[in-house]
Amino acid sequence: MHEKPTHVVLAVVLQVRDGRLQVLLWQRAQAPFTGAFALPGGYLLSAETLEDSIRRHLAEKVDVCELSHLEQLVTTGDPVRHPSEWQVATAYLGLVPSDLDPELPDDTDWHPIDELPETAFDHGAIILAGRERLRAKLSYANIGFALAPHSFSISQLRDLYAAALGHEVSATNLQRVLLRRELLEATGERRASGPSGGRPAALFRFRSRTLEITDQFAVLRPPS
Amino acid sequence: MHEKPTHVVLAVVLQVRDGRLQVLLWQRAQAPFTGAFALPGGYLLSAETLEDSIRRHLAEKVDVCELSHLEQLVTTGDPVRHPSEWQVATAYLGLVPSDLDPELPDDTDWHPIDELPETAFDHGAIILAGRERLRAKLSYANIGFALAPHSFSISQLRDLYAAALGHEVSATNLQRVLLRRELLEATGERRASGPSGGRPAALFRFRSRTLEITDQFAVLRPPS
DNA sequence: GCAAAAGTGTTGTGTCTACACCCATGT
DNA sequence: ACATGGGTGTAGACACAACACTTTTGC
Repeated sequence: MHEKPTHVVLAVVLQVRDGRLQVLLWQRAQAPFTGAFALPGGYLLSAETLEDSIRRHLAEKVDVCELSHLEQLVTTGDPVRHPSEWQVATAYLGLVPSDLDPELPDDTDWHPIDELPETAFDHGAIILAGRERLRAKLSYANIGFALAPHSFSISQLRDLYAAALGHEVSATNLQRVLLRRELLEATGERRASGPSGGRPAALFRFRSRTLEITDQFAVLRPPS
Repeated sequence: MHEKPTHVVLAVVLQVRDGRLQVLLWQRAQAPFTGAFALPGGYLLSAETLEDSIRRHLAEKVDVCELSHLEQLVTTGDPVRHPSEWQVATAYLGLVPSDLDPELPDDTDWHPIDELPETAFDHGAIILAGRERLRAKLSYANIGFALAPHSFSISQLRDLYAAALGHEVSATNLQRVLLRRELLEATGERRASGPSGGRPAALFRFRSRTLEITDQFAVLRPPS
């Protein structure tokens, strides 16, 4: 019988709040990294899959039903990542639609991802990896569904994309790209215009709310 | 103190041999899955990173210097994946250039990936995930360098891409795409024509032999 | 009428595929 | 000469960005 590592599951849970991409962190009360902020997660149990495990741990922070997407991100096993225990950590990326506001425990809160506090272990790098994964999939997949409410106007969706991508996005072109790819469909409803006037916005929904690759890495595709 | 899983590292090692994409497998002599074929790998030790660990295990099968690329693929922790032991497995994708022919142990050999024998555990699914990762990165990254010799003709490279992608590839367009993206450069040398004549082929090399993303998911890019 | 917000028309650019054509070598 | 394999020229299809313009509302 040989020594075994402890296996931990973590989640980078992202949501666009107040027009900014934010990540769910809790503040550690004990050593190591006392006072630093850490990703939610915990130990793996023997009867569960990795995905079941992170869902179970997240349920203590966020209602699991509010997670619109969950995918595996990376596994780190660097022996120096934890100062005392030999630990292997599998991190997931979770997304929450922008119209939800889950109840949170006292030690847990959202933090803008471009203004992170001091983070524990290697969690800072994992958070950045999660952001890059999200940004890439916004371009070649339909993952926008996981950031958006069920029904939304194009300019609302534009703001979500802009917050997640970190740069301005044109509503005109966003609409055309997503309609051309048949990701969006009109609900037929319209939103009343605001107090300052303006044409009422048509409402759209994502045609599918499960991950689908939509830009098939078009280069070098099979002959027709 | 609670129970811990055993952590295993595996590798999907791919190479184009005889014009086909092949994967390195060894045949199990003992239960479970006696006689079935399995991915190379083994237990993680406490002083090593995951990547160090898989390199160490692979060194028993293939000279590590012959691996032109190694990246993490997926971690599986389904409790039913192993019939008796509680195991978490982290799989890597490794690539070997087509001009190398490593010495192999007796129980280990290459198998065409589209004609797999019976595989142990969940290794069949992991192998397919590795193939898909390779196929995607051939389109948007320079990962072709890891399949090719240092110097090659365009038609040689075309055959490698065709084997990996599983469909015909046009040498004309492959050359143009890779030159436009500045992935290839001419070495200046030419290969003598064969016994049946033909114009001698110009030789090329990859400008970089480390992974670089070359097709920046062009959609929704930042305003200029 | 005027400002504000939403949505459409249109043009230009760049990338890719397909296919015709030209080039260099062996027999 | 002619077959063989390598390489280039060119035209068409498509997706995207940019920006001008039109539509629909509140005041």
